[in-house]
Amino acid sequence: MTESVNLGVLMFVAYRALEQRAHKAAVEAGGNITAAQARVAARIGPDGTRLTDLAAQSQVTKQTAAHLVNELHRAGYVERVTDPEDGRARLIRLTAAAEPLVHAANAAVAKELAVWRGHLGATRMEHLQEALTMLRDITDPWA
Amino acid sequence: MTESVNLGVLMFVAYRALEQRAHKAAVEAGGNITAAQARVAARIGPDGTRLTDLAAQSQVTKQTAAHLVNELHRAGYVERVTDPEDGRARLIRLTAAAEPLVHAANAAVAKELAVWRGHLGATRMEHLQEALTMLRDITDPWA
DNA sequence: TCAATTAGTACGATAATCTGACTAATATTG
DNA sequence: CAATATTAGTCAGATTATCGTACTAATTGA
Repeated sequence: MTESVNLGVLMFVAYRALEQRAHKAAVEAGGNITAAQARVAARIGPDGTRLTDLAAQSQVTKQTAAHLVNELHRAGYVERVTDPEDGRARLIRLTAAAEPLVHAANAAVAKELAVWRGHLGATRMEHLQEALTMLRDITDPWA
Repeated sequence: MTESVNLGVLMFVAYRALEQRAHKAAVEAGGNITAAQARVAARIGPDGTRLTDLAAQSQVTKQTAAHLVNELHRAGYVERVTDPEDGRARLIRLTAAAEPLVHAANAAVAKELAVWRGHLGATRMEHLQEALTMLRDITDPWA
């Protein structure tokens, strides 16, 4: 597992850098939220997202996702509404209380990405985005 | 936290794809090892690595790293030898028992990366490596 | 030498995560 | 259309991962 992880380690480092900054910003904005909760919350779409989809995108089991969503709910950051298209399902949506956190996290990520762009140059940055987007086709069990 | 994570989500997906394949291969090779344990084990250098360094590279606290190393030790995959350069420190090294797992994980990662290269083309793959390597300068608190 | 730093451990508390088993709603299909 | 299979989510229980605080021992530095 040693040297071969190379690319994996590189992605791990970059990914964590982004995630940590987003989480830190959310906490500093007064958010009572853990990293794992934030990771799930970040996948909630503007019109709400089903639990199963959140689980798939976060790459955890439904039970884990449900647990994290429960805590987000207890903290007041999400609500559950019945899915009009499927009586079994419920859409999880961010509440108004989550807005400041989302805003802070977004700003922190944007700021960090600007630093990246400054370091890499616009061209490399675009290439990075392009390569990762293409990779998604073959690595994302969800999209 | 929604749309801005974009690049972060992309890296998350690709990173997890690699990590999961490595872990899966290690388990299928008979390894009694969890994902978190494997993540730490993957950072152990050929001549052994100090606990503090493992913690920094895995981005967890010393206590967490120590806990995972303890379990790896209990399973027989690592040993601790005193660091000749520092009486306080001990080097954590992989044992012979870990070798089949390392081999299997390496092979799985190499295979996956070959798929990536096939999908992206050699040039994009190199650009990806280059960009991530450069990013490390500004995102890795360790290296 | 003695204070400050550094490597690691001990203990206890949470948080995250999984497996297995279950209910209810929806789809499929003969 | 009724029986069956699938899908969304929940419940319960166990294990693992992770952190904070506090500590010991070795090293460094003034």
